[in-house]
Amino acid sequence: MENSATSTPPVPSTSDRILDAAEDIFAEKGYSATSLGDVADRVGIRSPSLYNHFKNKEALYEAVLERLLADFSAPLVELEGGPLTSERVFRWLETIVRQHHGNPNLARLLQHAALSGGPHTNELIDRLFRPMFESGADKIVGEGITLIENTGLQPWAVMAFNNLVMSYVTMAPMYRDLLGQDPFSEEALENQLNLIKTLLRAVFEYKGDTPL
Amino acid sequence: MENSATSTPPVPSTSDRILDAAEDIFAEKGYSATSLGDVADRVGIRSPSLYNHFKNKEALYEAVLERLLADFSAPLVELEGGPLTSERVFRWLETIVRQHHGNPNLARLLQHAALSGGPHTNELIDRLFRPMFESGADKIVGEGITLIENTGLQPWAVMAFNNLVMSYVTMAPMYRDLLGQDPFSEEALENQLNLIKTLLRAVFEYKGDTPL
DNA sequence: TTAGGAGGCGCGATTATTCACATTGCCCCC
DNA sequence: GGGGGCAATGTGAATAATCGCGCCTCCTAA
Repeated sequence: MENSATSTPPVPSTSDRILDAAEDIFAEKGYSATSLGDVADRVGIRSPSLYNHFKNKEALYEAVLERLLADFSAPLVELEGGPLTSERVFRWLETIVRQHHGNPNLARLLQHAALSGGPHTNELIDRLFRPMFESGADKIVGEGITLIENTGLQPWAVMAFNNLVMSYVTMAPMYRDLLGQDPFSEEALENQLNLIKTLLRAVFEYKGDTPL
Repeated sequence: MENSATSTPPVPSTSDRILDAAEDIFAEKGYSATSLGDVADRVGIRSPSLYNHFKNKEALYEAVLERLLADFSAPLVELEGGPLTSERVFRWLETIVRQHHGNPNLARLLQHAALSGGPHTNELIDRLFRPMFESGADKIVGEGITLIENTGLQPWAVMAFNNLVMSYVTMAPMYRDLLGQDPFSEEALENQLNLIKTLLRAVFEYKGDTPL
């Protein structure tokens, strides 16, 4: 019984292996440039066999998306309730940095969608970002954060920090080339976290009076 | 002589019209997902006619890249010489914001290259960003910018501001959806400039002592 | 008249998708 | 316990569409 159903299954199902392979290749090449032959090759089967598990290419893509969105939204719901203090903003940023560092595929998929403007774009945007702006507590209160309150730039600022995190992983080759370091190493993660936190702290402490 | 060669030609050559069309489509779909039929359709010719002007798809892509890189590097060389004061950094940022706002295609092309990691990636990175880090004057001096000098985060900070600018145009549909405004309008440009300048000012004025 | 540039035709490769078929494991009933 | 379905999952072959690209012809402007 050492291999019974009670232990974590060490052998993922074929469907899961297809999802894993498709996620990587969709994230790398985008939807239309991804061939089902490539996906099947990585799994180790022939491409017609994919149709035993997914209706067609589109359904496979949506299954990949669904799994990614579920994985990423889970740790974020815990941050939703309560007032939006600066400490909560710090924790929110640290969470998404670590999430995208752990699996860059969602950011890459979203970037492909935003570039090509396909039919998946709006759904992705809605499910990832709409909650951030409609959860009722989108205004940061107190903390003397004049920069954002006064200039009406708050949504822009939220998007900016988001883009900062996501562009780090979508531009990973750039970091690798220019800084000569694996952008996904622990050390690089610490550097990125330090920079973003410092930026955020600077924003919080800035008593901006001349926004131009 | 109203249509002579001395005045700006109101009728662009076929080659230029091919370049224009190819630039837009390459920027939208990336290299491999772009079909020469789409390019030819937008120009109004048949795809074999493209070969009267460009050797093959690869050569067309490189010509598009060449023209874009020339356009973008021209206004930046004037900023290269001299000490890197905060005022120069401000002008550099404003320049690239306006450049990418005026033509988002270079950022989109670079983003596609970074995502897919094709053979064009390294060349693009080298020609766009290497000068920023190797022009000898990459260290910002004076101005009490402790954040960057102390923590060794300067290259990361430069990349961060660059990504901020570029991700704004590569993520344009997101801005359009979430903020309900044309991201390329004059008003949106002003908002983005204000935010980035405020961020930069906050960084310059921040006397960070606890970088964690 | 001549040369550049556009179009028509078509080849070979690749793609998503379908279909007929082989194999496997499992359940049920005799 | 053995055998007969049966669903699940794999395969190769076939199809229709699309792609990059070469060849050849025709038109037209200088």
